Amino acid sequence: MPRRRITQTDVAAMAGVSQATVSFVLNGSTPAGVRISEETRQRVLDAIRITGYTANPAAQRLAGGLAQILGVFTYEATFPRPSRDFYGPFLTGIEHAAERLGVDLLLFTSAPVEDGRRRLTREGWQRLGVADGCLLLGQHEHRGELQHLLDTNYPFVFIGKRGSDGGRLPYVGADYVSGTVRQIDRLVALGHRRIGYVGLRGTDQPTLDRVEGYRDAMKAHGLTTRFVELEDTAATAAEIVEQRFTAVVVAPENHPEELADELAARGVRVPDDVSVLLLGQPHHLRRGGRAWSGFSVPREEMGARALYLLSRLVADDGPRRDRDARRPAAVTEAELHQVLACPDVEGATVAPPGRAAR
Amino acid sequence: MPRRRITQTDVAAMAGVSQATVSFVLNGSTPAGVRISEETRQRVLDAIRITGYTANPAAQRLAGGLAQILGVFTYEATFPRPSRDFYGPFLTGIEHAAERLGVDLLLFTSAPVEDGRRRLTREGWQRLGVADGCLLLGQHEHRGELQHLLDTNYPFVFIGKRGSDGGRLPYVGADYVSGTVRQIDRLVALGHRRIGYVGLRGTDQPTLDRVEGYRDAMKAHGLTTRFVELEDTAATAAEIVEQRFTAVVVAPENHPEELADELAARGVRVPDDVSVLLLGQPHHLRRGGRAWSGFSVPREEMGARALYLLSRLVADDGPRRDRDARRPAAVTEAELHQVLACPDVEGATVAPPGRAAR
DNA sequence: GGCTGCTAATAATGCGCATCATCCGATTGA
DNA sequence: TCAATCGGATGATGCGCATTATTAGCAGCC
Repeated sequence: MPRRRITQTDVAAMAGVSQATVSFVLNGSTPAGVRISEETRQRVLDAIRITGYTANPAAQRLAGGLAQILGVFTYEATFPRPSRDFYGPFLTGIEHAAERLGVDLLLFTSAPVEDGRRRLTREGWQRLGVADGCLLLGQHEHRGELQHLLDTNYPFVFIGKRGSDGGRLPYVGADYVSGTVRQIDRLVALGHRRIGYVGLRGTDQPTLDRVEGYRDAMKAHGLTTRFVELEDTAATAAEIVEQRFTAVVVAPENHPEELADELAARGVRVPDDVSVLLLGQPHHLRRGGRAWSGFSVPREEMGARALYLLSRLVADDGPRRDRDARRPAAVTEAELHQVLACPDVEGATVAPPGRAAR
Repeated sequence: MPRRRITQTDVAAMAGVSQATVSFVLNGSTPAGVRISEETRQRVLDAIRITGYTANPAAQRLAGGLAQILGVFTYEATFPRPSRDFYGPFLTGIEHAAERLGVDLLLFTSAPVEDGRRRLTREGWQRLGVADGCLLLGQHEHRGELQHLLDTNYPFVFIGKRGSDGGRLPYVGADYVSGTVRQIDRLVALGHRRIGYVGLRGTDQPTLDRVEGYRDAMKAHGLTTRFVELEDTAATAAEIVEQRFTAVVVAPENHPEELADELAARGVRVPDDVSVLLLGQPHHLRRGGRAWSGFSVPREEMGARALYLLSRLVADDGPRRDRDARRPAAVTEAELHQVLACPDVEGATVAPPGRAAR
C-alpha cells in the first residue's frame, strides 16, 4: 500500500515510457499529431491497472483538463426548512445522474448569502473553476452575474425554464403551461364552469406559465378567468366562497392544507363543495396532509436530465479534446432548452361540481 | 470584467510586490521566518479587495495547501428512496455548517457502487485528495479501506458512533443508549411492566446500543427482557399479542405503520391496548402516518457537528500552518468522540397500560 | 548522399499556488 | 572597521497533469 499518491510518473516508470505518453494514452489520443503504438498503449494500460492509478483532479483541472467534477449552485439558501423539501428531489435526481456518469458533485455552499439568497459573486465565480461545469438552480435574476458566465464560456445549465434571455441560457424546465391546461380541461370535463386561479402574482417563470396555461385553457372553453391573489389564507378562503367557485387551481407555494382548513371553517368541504387542483407539489408538507390532485413537477427527472446535459456541454466545449472519431455528437439546439412534461396526479381533492352549482 | 482568472501574480503586480509576498499575506504568516511589514500587507490586501481575487482551489490543493473544500462520502448509495429520507437531514445539517464555515462540499458520487453500497477503493481514495478532509457516513465495515485512511493521515470524521476501533476513529454519534433507557423509564412510570423490544438482531452500532439501553433499563427496574426479532410484520404483531405486552419499544427501521395496521387487524389498538415507542425516527414515512412517540436522533445536529469537527481537524494537522499566536486550540480527545443526546418525542402512541393489563 | 515524409515517442513548458532558500540593506556587537 | 544579526522581501522550485515543440529512427526517392 503506497503512502504517497500514485502519479503518472510512477505509471510511466513502470511501463518504461515517459509521463507524457501516459497522459496521451489516458486522454485517448493525440492532440498534436502524436501517435502511440498499440503495444505501448497496452503496456501503459496494464501499468495503470496494476498501480490503481487515478488522476489527481486538482492537477487535471489546473492543467486545463477535466476533473470529472460537476458543480451545483443553489440560489436560494437551502435553508430554512421549507425549501429543503423543495430542493431535495432535484438533488436526488442530480446525485443519481452523477453516479451514472461517474462524476463527483461540488456544492457551492461557500457563496455568501444575503437575506436568504446566495450571490454568485466574482469571487464565487472563481471558485466554480474547480468544477468542469455547473448546474444553477433556483429563482433569481442577477443579470450581471449571468453575463459573466456567458462571457467566460464556462459550461452551465439552469434547472427551471428561463424565459427572458432564454435563448442563450441552456436549461431543463417543466411544462407548467400544458400541465395547467390539462387541469382546467379536467375540471371542465367534470362540469365545472366557475374555476378560479389562486396564487400570488409574480414574475417568476412558473407563475407566468401557470397563469398562461390558465388563461389559454379558460379562453379555449369560453370561460371567464378570475384570479385570487391574496397574501392571507383566510382572506383567500373567504374570496373563494364569495366568488362561488366550484373549483380552483392553486399554486403550490400557497399553503393548501391551511386553505382547506379555512374553507372547512366556512362550511365548505374539499372536494364536495369545491374541487382543488394543485399546480405542482405542495411546498409545505404536513403530517396527515391529504392527497392533493393536480399535477406534479418531475423534479428528480429535471435534476438528472440537467446533469446529463451539462455533462454533454462539458464534453463538447471543454478542453479541446480529441477531434477523432467516436466523439459524441455535438449538443443540438433542441437539447439546450428542454421542457419536461408534468404528470397528472389523481389525488382526492377533485370531484364534479357540488349541489350549489347545479 | 476580466475574462481570465485573476491570479496572485496579478495581485502582486498591482501591489508592486512578488507573488510569494501575496501568498504569505494570504496565509497569514511566515512559515520560514519570513516577515511582511504592516504597510506592505495593507497594500496587498487592498489589491486583493480591488481585483476581487480568490484563490484557485485546484492550485491551492496541488501545492499542498487547503482548498476550503470538505468531502462527503456516503457508504450506502443514497438511492433507492427509502434512504433518502434518512440521509436528507444529515446533509441538511452538513450543508448548514458548510455555509457557516464558508466551505464548499464535495459529494463523492463517483465511487463505484456494489449491490447498493459504495466502495471506497484505492482509486476513490485518490480522488478524496481534492478535499481537505472528508465526512464518512453510513453503516459499513471494510476494514482495509479505513486502514488506508488512517495510514495516510488524511483528516476524516465519521457520522455515527463507531464501537470497534472507535478509539482511532473520530466520530459524532447519537446517544441511543440513554435515549432508550429514558423510554423504558417513561413506560415504567406509566405503570407498564411487560415491555418488549421489537427489532431485528444486528451488529450495527445503533442496534447494539438500543439493546444495551433496553437491557440496562429493564434490569434496573427488575423487569424481564423479551425480544421480538422477526422479519415479518404480521408475525411480529402476532407475537406482540401472544406475549401480552402492554408496551413495546421498536427499532425505527421496522415499518411501524404496518405494524400498527397488523395490530389493528388483531383488534389491538395503539396506544389504548399497546403503547409503542419508536427508538428513532421512522425510516419509512407514510402519508397520514401517525405521530409516533419515542425519541428522535438529532440528525441535522450530528451532520453539522461532524463538519465542524472535521474543519477543526483539517486546521490542526492540515498543511503545517502558522505556528503563531491566535491559532485555535488543538482538538481534544473528548471532541474526537462526541455523542449527542436524542430528545424525547411526545407523540400520540403512548398511554398507561390498558384494561387487560390491570 | 542528401532530401523529404512518416511514425513513435520524448523533452519542455506552464497552470496557480505554497514554501524553502536566498538575498539585501540596516543595525548591532566586538 | 568588519563580522554577525535581523527585518523585509524575492527567486526558484515543485505539486501532477495536459499540451506543444522537438527529436530519433527509418523508408522511399531523386
